[in-house]
Formats: sequence, C-alpha cells, structure tokens
Amino acid sequence: MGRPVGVNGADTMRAIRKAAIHRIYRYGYEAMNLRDLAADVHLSVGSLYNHVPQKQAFLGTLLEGIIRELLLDLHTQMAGLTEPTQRLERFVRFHIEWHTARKEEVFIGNMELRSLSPEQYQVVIALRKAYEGHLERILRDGQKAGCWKLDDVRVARLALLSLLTGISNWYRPDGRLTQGRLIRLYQRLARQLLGMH
Amino acid sequence: MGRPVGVNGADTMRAIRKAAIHRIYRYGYEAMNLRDLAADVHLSVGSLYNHVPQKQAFLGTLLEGIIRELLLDLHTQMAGLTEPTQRLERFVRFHIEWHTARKEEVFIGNMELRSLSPEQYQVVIALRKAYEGHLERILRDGQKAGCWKLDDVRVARLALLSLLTGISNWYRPDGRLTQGRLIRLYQRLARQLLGMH
Amino acid sequence: MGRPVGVNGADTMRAIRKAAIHRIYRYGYEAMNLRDLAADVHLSVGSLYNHVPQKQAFLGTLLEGIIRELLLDLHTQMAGLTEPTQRLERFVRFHIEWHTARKEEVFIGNMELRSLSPEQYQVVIALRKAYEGHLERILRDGQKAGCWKLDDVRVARLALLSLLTGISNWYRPDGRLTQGRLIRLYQRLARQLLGMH
Amino acid sequence: MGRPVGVNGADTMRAIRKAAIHRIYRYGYEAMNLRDLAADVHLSVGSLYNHVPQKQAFLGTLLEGIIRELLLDLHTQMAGLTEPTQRLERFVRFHIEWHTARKEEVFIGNMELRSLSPEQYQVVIALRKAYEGHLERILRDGQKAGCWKLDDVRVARLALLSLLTGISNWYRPDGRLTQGRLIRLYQRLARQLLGMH
DNA sequence: GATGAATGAGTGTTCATTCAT
DNA sequence: CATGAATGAACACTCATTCAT
Repeated sequence: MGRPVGVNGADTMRAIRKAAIHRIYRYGYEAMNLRDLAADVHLSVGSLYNHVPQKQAFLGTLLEGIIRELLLDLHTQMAGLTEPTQRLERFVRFHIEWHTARKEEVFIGNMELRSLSPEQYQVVIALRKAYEGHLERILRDGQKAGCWKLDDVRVARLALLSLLTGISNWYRPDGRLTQGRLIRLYQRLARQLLGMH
Repeated sequence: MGRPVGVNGADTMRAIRKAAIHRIYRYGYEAMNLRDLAADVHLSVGSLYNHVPQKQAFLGTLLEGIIRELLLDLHTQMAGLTEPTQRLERFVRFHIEWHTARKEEVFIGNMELRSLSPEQYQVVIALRKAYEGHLERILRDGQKAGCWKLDDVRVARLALLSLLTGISNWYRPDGRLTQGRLIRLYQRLARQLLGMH
Repeated sequence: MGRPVGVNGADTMRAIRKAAIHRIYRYGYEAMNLRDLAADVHLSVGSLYNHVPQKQAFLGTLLEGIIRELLLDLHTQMAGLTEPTQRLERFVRFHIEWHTARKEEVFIGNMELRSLSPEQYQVVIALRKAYEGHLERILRDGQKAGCWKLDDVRVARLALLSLLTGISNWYRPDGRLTQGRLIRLYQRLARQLLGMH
Repeated sequence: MGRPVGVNGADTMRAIRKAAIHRIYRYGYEAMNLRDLAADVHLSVGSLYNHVPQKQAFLGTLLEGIIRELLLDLHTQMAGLTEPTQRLERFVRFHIEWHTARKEEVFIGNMELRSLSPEQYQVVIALRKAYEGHLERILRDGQKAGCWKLDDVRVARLALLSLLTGISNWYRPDGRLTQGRLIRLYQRLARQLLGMH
C-alpha cells in the first residue's frame, strides 16, 4: 500500500521517538519490542525499519539526542550569568524544570545507560560529564569566590545532583506540589546543602 | 547425571542468588538469561530449576529478600536510640554502610521494581514504604523536638533519601574516599540539608 | 530472509492445516511438535507463527473447523428430504462418505477432544451435539411414523453412531471393499439394527 | 529415608498402575508426566524408578497386561459353551461388563496404541487380534450352523465390535441405564444387527 | 513508504532419566 | 527403598531483522 494522506516522514519519526521513550520508561529497553512499538504508531514492524535503523542504534541516538537537548537548553538558560550564587539558583531551577517536564526522557537517560553498546556508552557518558562538569564549575567558582565553603567539591556536586535528579523518581505532575513551589523548596535545600544560610 | 559428591542444596541456592544479583546489577533483569546464570554456578539450565521456581517469581523473592534484610538490619541498628539527632546520625551511617557494602543488591532493588509483576510490586513497595516511613518518623520527631525546622517534612525525607541513595550510583570501594570519611561527609551534608549548623 | 517469490498466505495456511491434521492423526496432538510441522511445509518455526497463533489455539480452530464443515456438508446433503427412512439411508451414506474420505479429520475430531482447553471443548462438544441431534431427530421422527420400533431411541442413536464411526478405525481406501459396497453393507446393517427387515 | 511402615512393593506397584491408568485415561500418555504420577502415589520421581522401568516400557506392560487380563477373563467366561447363539449372547454380556467395569483400561487400550513402540505395538495388536478372532469364530460358526445369514462375516465382526466398544465412549456408571438393562438392550441390538428374527 | 511473510538465534520452561546419599 | 539434585535434549514461543511485492 502507498503512504497514507497527510502523514510525513518527520511526523512519523517524532511519533516513534515518543512512543519508544514511553515504552522504555515503563518497561525498559530490553522489554520493549519493536512489534509493540510499531503498533503504537500504527505501523507494521517492517515499515518501522523505514524510519529506524536498528533497535540498538536507535537507543543510542535516542539517549544521545536527549542529553544533547538537555545540554543545549542548559546553555541557553545559563547564558549571560556570571555570579556563582545566581548560576546555582538558575541551575537548580533549570534542572528541576527539565526533570519534571521531561520526566520520561530523564528517567531512561539515567536507567538505560547499561543497555548501550560500549561505543554508544562512551559518547553518552562524555555528554553527561559535560553536564556534571557545568555544575562542578559553578561549585568551584563559588568556592573560590567565597560563596560557600565545601569540604569536598566533587562530593558536593555528586550530592547535589543526586538530590535534584531524585525528584524524577517520585514527582507526579498532578501531585501535591506545584512546580514553582518544588523549585523554591529545592533551591533552599540546595543552599543549605552547600552550607549557605 | 545423578548428584555429585558433596553438593548441598542450600549452598547452591546461595550461589544462585549471588550470581543472579550480580547479573541483574550489570545487565538488568530482562537481559539476564537463565543459561548464563546456570553456567555461573556450574549448573545446567535444567538443574537451575531444582532451585528456582520461575524467572519472574525468582526476581520477586530476590527483591523481597533484599529489602526484608535491609529492614531487619535497620531495626537492629536503631535499637535503643530515642533522641532524633542521634537517630538521624545513625540512620545516615546505616544507610551508607548498607548502600556501599551491598551496592549491587541496593541497585537492583531500586532499578528492577518495574520488572516485578503487579502482585510482587505491591509487596516490595510496601516494604520500601516501611523503610521510608522510618526516616520520616525521625524527621517528624526531630521537628517536634525542635532539632530542625523543615518547610516540608515529606519533601525533606525524599530529598534526604535521594541524597543518600545516590551514593550507590557512583561509589567504588576502591575509590578515593574511605567509607568512614564518606559517612562523615554525608552526615554533615544531611545536617546542613535539614538546616542544622 | 524476506519473502520468497510467489508465496501466498492462504496457501501456506492450508498446507499447515493439512500437515497438522496428518501429524495429529498419526502421532497425536501432544506428540506433534511445531518444528516438524514447520518442516513439513518447508517453513522455519518462526515463520509458522506468522500463520498459527498458539499450538493450543490452533488445535481448537482445527477441530472446530472440521466439525463445522461436517455440519455444513450434512445440511447440504439432507436438504429436501422428509421421509424418515429416506433420511436414515442418506445419513448413513453421508456419514460413511465423510468418514472414509476425511478419515484423518474424523479421527482426530474424535480422539483429541481431551487435548482441548475447557473453553474449546465446550464449543466443539456443542457442535458435535448438533450432529448427533440430527440423527436423533431422524430416529424419533421414524419412531413416530412407525418406520421402526425402538426400545430406547437414545441408545439406538448412540449405537448407530458407534457402528458407523467405528469404520474410521479400520477402513483403508485401498482395502478389499469399495466405498459403494461398504455403504450398502452398512445401510443394511443400520436397518437391521433398528429392527427393519 | 527408609521404607514407610506397612507399605510393600506390590501395593505400591498396584497404586502406580492405577494412577497411571487414570492419568492416561484423562490426559493421554504423552501428557502424563512422571512427576505428577509419582506425586499421585506419594513418591518422588526418583523413587518411582524403583518400581517402573521407563515411561515407554511401562506403557507397553500396562497395555499388554490389560489385554491379557481381558483375554483371560474372556476364556473363563466362555468356557463350556458351544452353541453359537449362546456364545454370542455371552460374548456381548462379557464385553459390556468388562467395558463398563474397566472403562479406563479399555479406553486407553484403544487410544494409546499409537504411543507404543513398534515392538510393543506388534505384541498388543496380536493379542487384540486374538480377541477379535474369538468373536469372528463365533460368527463363522453361527453362519455355518445357520443361526444367521451374513453378507460379510468380517464386516459383521467389525461392526459388532464397533457397536459394543462404542459404549465405553459414553457410558457413565451413575447414568440412566443399569448395567443389566444396558446388556439386554445391546444383546437385542446385536441379534438384530446380525439379522436374527 | 507500507506490508506480509520469511528467518534463525535465542528464551524460559519441562521432562525423562540417573545416581550419590 | 526413598530422596534431592543433577543432566541434556526437547519444547513452545519470541523477537530483531530482511526483503519481494
């Protein structure tokens, strides 16, 4: 059969990504099978391969795409800020906004690293390190500037990221807390964690 | 065929559990196949089934066993303590000790919840809630006693657990930090997170 | 891999049914394995599953299909007849024709009822009852019309069906008896069984 | 562990046979597994092998035993009779008595022939032929003696056996018909089938 | 592009059978 | 005799992947 009316390749691709992210989020990469994925976007398995390379390669581009977008958004948000305290506030807000708005992406970006091939793993880990490095630079700059006095900057960075990323494990958009309140609470927690008052 | 000399069922079972935990930790439950698991303990697949009921049921008992042991150890460690600040210190130490000594168990206990059947999930989640409830009680008692002033006890509990549990994502036994120093650092971070000085 | 030239799904399905009937006839449902069945129709096991749902479900549709066809053919053959004696003659002829021409189908339709799931069993048994009911109606009508005097109509029906169906246990198409002679012999036996001269 | 008190080998063997017959009757030989059979007689699979040779060989001795017992009982029952009509009456009664009292044995004796190895099959078939031959001799003697006039003695024998054996497909001990009435009904049917009166 | 049909390697699971204890 | 534990071959079924149409 021919191509259905009003459907174009880019739309289909987007639909596939979305469906894949959802399935991986709920069942994990290994447990996602291409038949179900194809069905989600009203395609046969055969047709899926007109859009997707291989399951494994697909996971790679998916995770890489997610973290690249994260980094891109981060740089946009942080542009122009220089003062460490301000940068920290902004980072926390950004991180929470992304991790609540893009809960599923973030979740699989953390969980499915082990499903990557070694090469894919290297790429994604490098991008993650860039993200972590961003926060670590803020902490280091603030330490130098006397904004906070940390025993161990690296541990503080790890701790702060655990704190923030943990949100994606329990946050529900329809939960008790508004996103705004959540951000303010965690900005305070972050400050306290770094020993600011 | 037949039973080899000097082989004992309980020992075999222990070996299987250990090997399974390791494989699930490294590759995930879905990616663990019973042939490899059997090979780990020098058994044929058929023999594995003399010890393990079904892959799925096995995962259930595995995770349930882990968290039951965690709870048991927790109660032992916390016995006799009443003062909130003391209990918090002890909880942090206990959590980190367990999460560094039993890194693999803890990791799969967090990651593989989604691989559980609905019934198994209910059981394990209930046990996890008991653990979280323990910390929340500490925080609430300390709040009443004026040890700390939290904006939101529940969020503080979630934040604290994220902070502590996150350790299992990066901790290496042969890393830069001794376990003792790690505990002291995190005890301080915890105090600061709660706004104590 | 990929689809070979000139292959058609419906043809394949027919071939599978035929091969399955033959294997079940010779070895029984339990003893039929899907690898051999696939090989019979020059398919791999995987490909078999493009046509067949599950072994169990397949048996269900197979047996149901056989008896539905039997019923359909019966109604075609009996159409227009009213006189009990005539209907009996025709029924006997029809039954024998079907049970010799479709020996294998008939055989597994009788033997493999116990391999059906409870739900499948209900369905098939209901269809069988329809067939038996047809004969019983003939006998009852003839009884009323005075064509024969039976002690017990139900027992006569069971006896008659045993008599006729038993043929499929020993009939060989290349045997001593032509189908025509077989039918005439059994029509006489049936009449005698009912006490007609 | 040692041998339980009050249990002896012959009893165990009898229990195994009985359980096996029942399981084969209900599920078929292929579907009967030795674990369940062992459980039926409160034994472990390993222990079963102290009593039973191999599954396949066991089936052989089982079926052979059944038909040998049938033949033995037949000869006992027929002893002393010479007159064909009398012998026929007695045969019918005997056959029905056996096929109702030993329904399960009879059923598997007919159904599971195809599960036998070629050698076992030869043996059992030979014994069955002896049984069929007995009836055929009666029919032939009666034909000679003018008790009945059959078109085809062999077909009459096959028909008569189908008629009688078919009872085991529907007979229920707690059914509408007493065994006595059943026998009288079928004795009449048999006479009519042979064209007497 | 879309589809149905094909493939082969793999997966969990069962089962008859054996044997040291 | 009874048992638990071992084995290996088999089984139904799944799944990523390919390709003629």
